[in-house]
This record gives sequence, C-alpha cells and structure tokens, in this order.
Amino acid sequence: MNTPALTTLTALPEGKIISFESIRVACRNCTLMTLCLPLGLAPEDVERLDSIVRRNRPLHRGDYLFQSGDRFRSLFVVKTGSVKTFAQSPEGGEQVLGFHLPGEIIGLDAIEKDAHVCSAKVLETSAVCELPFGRLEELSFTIPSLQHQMYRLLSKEIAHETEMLLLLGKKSAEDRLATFLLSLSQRFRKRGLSPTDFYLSMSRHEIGNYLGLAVETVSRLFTRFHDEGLLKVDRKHIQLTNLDAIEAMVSRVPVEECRRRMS
Amino acid sequence: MNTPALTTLTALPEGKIISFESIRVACRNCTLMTLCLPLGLAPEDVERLDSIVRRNRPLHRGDYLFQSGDRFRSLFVVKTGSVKTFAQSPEGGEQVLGFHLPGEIIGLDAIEKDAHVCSAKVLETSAVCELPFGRLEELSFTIPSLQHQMYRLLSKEIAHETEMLLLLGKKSAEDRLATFLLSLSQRFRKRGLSPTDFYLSMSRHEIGNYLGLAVETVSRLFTRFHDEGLLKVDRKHIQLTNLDAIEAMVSRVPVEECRRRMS
DNA sequence: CGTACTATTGAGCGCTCTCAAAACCAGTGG
DNA sequence: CCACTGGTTTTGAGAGCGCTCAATAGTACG
Repeated sequence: MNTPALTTLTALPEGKIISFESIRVACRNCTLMTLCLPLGLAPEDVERLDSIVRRNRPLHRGDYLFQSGDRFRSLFVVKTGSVKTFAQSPEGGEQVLGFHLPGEIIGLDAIEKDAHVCSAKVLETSAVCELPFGRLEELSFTIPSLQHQMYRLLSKEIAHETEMLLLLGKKSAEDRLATFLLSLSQRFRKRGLSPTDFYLSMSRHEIGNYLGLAVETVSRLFTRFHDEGLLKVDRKHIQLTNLDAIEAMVSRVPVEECRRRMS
Repeated sequence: MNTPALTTLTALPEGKIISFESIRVACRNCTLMTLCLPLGLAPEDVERLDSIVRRNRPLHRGDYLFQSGDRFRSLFVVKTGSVKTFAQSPEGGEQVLGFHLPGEIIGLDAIEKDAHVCSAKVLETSAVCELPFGRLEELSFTIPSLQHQMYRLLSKEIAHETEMLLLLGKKSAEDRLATFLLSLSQRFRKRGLSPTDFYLSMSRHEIGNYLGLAVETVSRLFTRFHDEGLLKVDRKHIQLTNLDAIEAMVSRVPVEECRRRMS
C-alpha cells in the first residue's frame, strides 16, 4: 500500500495552515516505518510502532525541540517544515550540525549520555512527531526487525557524518556549497518534491556556519553560480538550472592526492 | 573484579612479540564489555558475549581488516596496536577517517548497507578481535542491556563524529593538531598508558590527511609546537611537555562568532 | 651503500576570511 | 504614505593562513 503523497513540505511559503489530518497521515510515513515496511515488519507490528508515536501540535520558527543538556527522552521525526541542530559553545558561538527535512530523525546522538548534546530549533512552521525512546527500545526488544532497523538507522547516521567529514576536510568552498545544494535536491526528490526548485528555510549565515564558510563567501558563491548559469537565486528561492553541472562539480575528485601515494 | 592492566599497546616499538595469553586477557576488556559490566550485565551474559568473540592471530603493518565494498560480517575491536580507516575515491585518493586504538570498535558504519563503506588497514603489528555481527545482534535480542549498550555505542560514535565535524569546520590548523594530540593523549590515559609520552603509529601524511591539512603544514606545526615548548618530538616519538597549554589551545573559542548573533 | 620513502624547511601564491559599507527587506509607528 | 529601525544579503578591498612547488635532510631497507 502506498502512502499518500505529502502535500505540504518545506518548499511552501510560510503561513500556510497545515491540517492536522495531513500531519496524521504524514506521521505514518516516517523514516523508521519506511525502513521497516519493506523488510518484513508485520502489519500488527507497524501498528504497535505507530501507537507509540506522539503527534505534537505544529511548531513555529524559533521553537526548540530540545536544548543541549536536556534529559534525553525522545527521538523526533520531522514531518513537515525543517529543523536545524547546533552545538553551542559557552560564549554563545554556534556550530550548525545539520538541517533536517521531513522524514529525518533527530536526537540519535543523545542516546549515549542520556542527555542531548546539541540543540534543535525549528526554522519554519513545522510538524514534528515524537518517539519516546524508552518505549521504542522496549518495542525493539520485542520485534527483531525493528531492532535491526534501529541499528541500520544509527549506522546510516554514522556513514552520513563520515561524508560530511570528508566534505569539510577536503573540499573547496565551491564544492561545499555545491554538495549542500545537491544534498537538498536529492532529499527533496526523495520526498516527492521538486529537486530543482525549492525554498531555503535557513539563512546564508546558517549555511555558512554549517559548511565552515563565512557568510560573505556563501553569498559570493551564490552570485558566481548564478553568473555561471548553474542556478537562479532570488532571496531564499533557488532553482537549479543545471543539475548535471552541479553533480559533476561534486563528484569531481580534487586534483591533489592523485599522484601521491600513501604508505 | 579488575581486569589486569594491559602490558602491550601502541606505545611500544614494533617487533615486540605479543603473547597469545595477553591477547586473550585483553579481549575480555573490550569496549563492549567495559560498557556492559558496570551496567548490570549478568556474569553468565558476559560469558555468552565473550563466547562469540573470535580471536584472530596478530596482524601486521599493511594488512587489511576489510576493504570498502566487502560484505559486512563482523565488527572489529582493536586489542593492541592501531588501525586506520579510510575511504577511497576511484582515482586512488584517500581520506583517512580515523585512527583506532586498543579498545575501540571498527565497522559500525557498515551495518546499514550490509557492506563496508570504508577500508581498514593495520598501522603496526596489532591484535584484533572479531565480533560476528549477526551473532551479536541475536545476542542483543536476548539481553536487553546489551541491546541498550549497542544503541549507546552507535550513538557515541555519532556524537564523536559530530565533534570532528566541528573541528574540521571551524578550527585552525594549529587547533586541529592540538585537538588530535589531546585526543590521543586522553585515549592513551584511558587505557592506562602515559598520556604524555607515546609513539605515533601513523605518518605525517596520514595525520595531515585525517585533519584536512597538507603534510608540510603538519610538519611545520610540530616544529612550532616544539619551539614553543609544548612538546618534544623525535620522529614518531612524542612527549607532551605542556599538556595544560594544549588543553587551553583546544578549549579556547575562536574569536569570531562572539559578537555576531544568529537569528 | 645506494634506493626509496618520509620528514623538514623555504619561497611564493591563492583561496577564503576579515573588515567595511552599501543595498535590500520587513515591520512599526508617526 | 513615509521615515525609521533592525535585520539579512550583497559587494568591495585587503590581509593572512595554509597550500603548492621545490629542494634538502634524514631514515629504513635490501
């Protein structure tokens, strides 16, 4: 059975009223279940998993899902909208750790210490589901395939961070922004949205912070990409007019390191 | 009951013969069990966990634990020596993802795809235990606290990568090397080894690759740190003579971002 | 004792940051 | 309607950090 296509996601101007029905439906389509369904999770088990999900009322720009140091109780799944996670240094400096789009899970890094090690802030009017981790753990102890999916989920997060590590360690500013845009594009596509036409819910400053670049550099790169015909940009509205070129830019291997060998 | 102190670890000149007895003993002290013991894993469960651990014969410099693309079968725990993990681009370029010391687990990023997404190469004569993941999963389905520890282990890895992300995104070359040295120092201390006097099993090239720096920069930084009295360095032998200064360097917040605020 | 590799050191350049200012936008109140 | 204010984004000019290129020194190994 196909889940109904989601109708309201990030790519919408703010202020749109999100119906509770659409949230309820969307909740059934969360990452966890998407992973479980094709892998032999029995329908009744899906029900059990579904039953522990809490649907919270819509959150608004600036609301916190949790803050660093909070006791860890639940994982969160973005249903519509977008959320950023970030670490704070005592002096008030921020490091953006990620932008989370519909279907993505937040809070996996809090399990070990049983406390949140970063904060999560809503970027635009968003719907978020809560998965009480204690109950999820109990459930995963009853359902083998759920346990397996949990392992996979955590593992996937590790592999993903590894890619980011590579990005920040090796790539140029240009490559970083291209990778960022491509990542957004692919994630939108996965959720049935346009991979070439979307709105950014985060500021240039936040993008720069995330990518380890200065705001000015991000701005200049948008301008350059625009001039090179890679995309059209109007404030937060982005249209990728040459996706292939962006993909080529990302997959291109930096020239260095090609000659040298390592022991 | 205390586990016997490990006698042979990385900080030893190569060529030393590692007795099988010491490996067997060391194996009981693996991260997983260290995590489980204080948290109420019953002795008989420890036995069961211990029973699935495979002790392989010592590996030598250049040996692979696995290569990118290999079918995922087992996690690996370094018992003595050290292992590096790295991703390979088709053209032969490498990105070092981590250096793994005794007690540390390798392969967590392979669960999702059921295939290894990076390669693991032994840096010096090392002993490594193998944890067949299928059996571990079965066992964790029987032992609730083991399942919980597995979740914690995976979560910890995510939190750790997050820190690396911050390192590569925000910090200067100087900070990166200082953080690297401090990390090694703390990990050695945790295993009962000198936190201020150790040997590096990896080359400058590999350090640079890991930290996103050129070899030359790493070399220059070692020289500078030496001149500033932070450490003594003789080839691969490092003595941290001013650990406090290094810690101060790492915890120091970059000046930028202190004035500006983010929305 | 050469050969190959690793590490160090120096010189110069380029990318990205910093600093500074202007343009643009949204909301508020006169 | 417009001025005012606080914010974000853009654009420009200059400087510095870390990279590249290149040469030398030191080390391991056959």
